Amino acid sequence: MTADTSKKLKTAEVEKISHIDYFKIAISVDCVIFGFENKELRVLLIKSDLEEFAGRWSLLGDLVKVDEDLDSAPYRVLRQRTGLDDVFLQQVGSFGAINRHPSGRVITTAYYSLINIRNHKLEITDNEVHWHSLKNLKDLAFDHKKIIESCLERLRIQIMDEPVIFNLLPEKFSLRELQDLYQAILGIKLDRRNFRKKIALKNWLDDLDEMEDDVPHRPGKLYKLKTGLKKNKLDEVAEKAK
Amino acid sequence: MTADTSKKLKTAEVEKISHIDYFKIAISVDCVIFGFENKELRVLLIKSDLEEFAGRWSLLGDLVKVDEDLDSAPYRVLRQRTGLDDVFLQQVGSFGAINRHPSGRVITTAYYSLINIRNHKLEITDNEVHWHSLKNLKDLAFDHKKIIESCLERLRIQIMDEPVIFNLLPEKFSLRELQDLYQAILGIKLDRRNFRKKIALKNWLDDLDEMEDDVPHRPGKLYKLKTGLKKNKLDEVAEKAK
DNA sequence: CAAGCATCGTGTAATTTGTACACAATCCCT
DNA sequence: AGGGATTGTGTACAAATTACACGATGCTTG
Repeated sequence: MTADTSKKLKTAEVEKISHIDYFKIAISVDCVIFGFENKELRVLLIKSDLEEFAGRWSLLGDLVKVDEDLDSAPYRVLRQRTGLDDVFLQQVGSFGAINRHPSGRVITTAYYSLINIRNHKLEITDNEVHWHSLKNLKDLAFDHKKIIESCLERLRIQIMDEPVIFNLLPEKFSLRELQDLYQAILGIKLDRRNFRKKIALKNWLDDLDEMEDDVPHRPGKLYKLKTGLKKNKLDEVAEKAK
Repeated sequence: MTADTSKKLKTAEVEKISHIDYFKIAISVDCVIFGFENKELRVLLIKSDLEEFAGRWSLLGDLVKVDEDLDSAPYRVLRQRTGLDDVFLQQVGSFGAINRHPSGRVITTAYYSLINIRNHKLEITDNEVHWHSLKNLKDLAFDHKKIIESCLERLRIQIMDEPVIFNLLPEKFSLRELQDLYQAILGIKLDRRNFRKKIALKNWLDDLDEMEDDVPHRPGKLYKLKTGLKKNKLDEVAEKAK
């Protein structure tokens, strides 16, 4: 048997459940939006306006609409709340402990996203929003700390094989910036020579024959992501559509 | 802002939505239960009893109850439908295309599970159930083919680092059986000597100093999973609880 | 304008890991 | 007794990972 509403009416053990009980659970999406600034990984948080969570920070999220795909909902949330479009978004997992939401039963599906803090200026529509360092995440609303940790774990895995990390960098970047970013995400130091060798091996980058010009030390060469490499899901979808 | 019901009432763009609209989406779980028999990976399917899917196979699933954790629901489903308890269950992802369910809006969260077909005799409560080979999965109900593929993909990754695969084998097994199982899951042939070397390196197994006695050829040594290694999530949870 | 600072750019040797590959021994079956 | 299927075992080569140092460059400061 599969999960469905009509079948439900027939099974013995649930016969006393009335139709309205199928719809006592609301479903939402939450977006874990990572950014990178000042050699630190950040996450975009918003002040919760639930009384239960007064003054505490939470993820951007919303209920899923009845006429939108689950995987479309986080794109809408991001567009509505920040003006961002054309971003990388990846489903990470669903969180549905009974009491995770203080004012009702809400199951949420978490997505993570990577955006370049400088390039995308956020058009915040309401509430107080803040790029929060990942180091001191205290007192988040709901189970949002756990959700962020799950997303970070996924991110760490994903940056090893897929060129998603470039969503966090400007078009042109130096290898130092790239290494700083890897280090911020992984939380460890990397050997510079080995790092450069590994990146070279992946063949993701084009050498731009340009130099940094805004650093207080010897400038490094600038690179960009090879054209044709999909750095986000939209590109992938577009490719499949061909 | 976060996903919640009370906030929803305040935002401009959704002001015309009445309270009942929050609960127009039902949420289910579906279990992809893998087994291993005859050198083939199998998945447990049940005849759908939706008219729309007459005669087609589907996963075991059910709606999530309002008073149960999302991650508990698949354990309940498995217990109720097959009598199975104490199994490995892992959340893989959520599927929520608008029209995935013909008789209503249902978002489902998929879990995969690994069980030993011989050890666990299923106590099927209703409907027709079948261990289906993964090779000819045609005409499944809903988006269940896609769900199974996602779960298989996850399984393939997970067996490389974690000793979950032993859920599919009897207590005592030979290296040949183990290799056959890896091959069935990965869909490729492995070199015997290299395979044995790799397994030895993982240090998962205890040599039992016993031999197979039911094979029509030279018998191999029997091994078992080292005691103390967690082959399923229950063990992990138990460990954390300490 | 010299000294100091931070970073750039680069290669090699040692170790570990992955891959390809063959043969004699054992047990069952007939 | 012979054929069939499988066991158990090691080595050589290739590839990937790790550890590690020095001279050059551009900016800053005093």
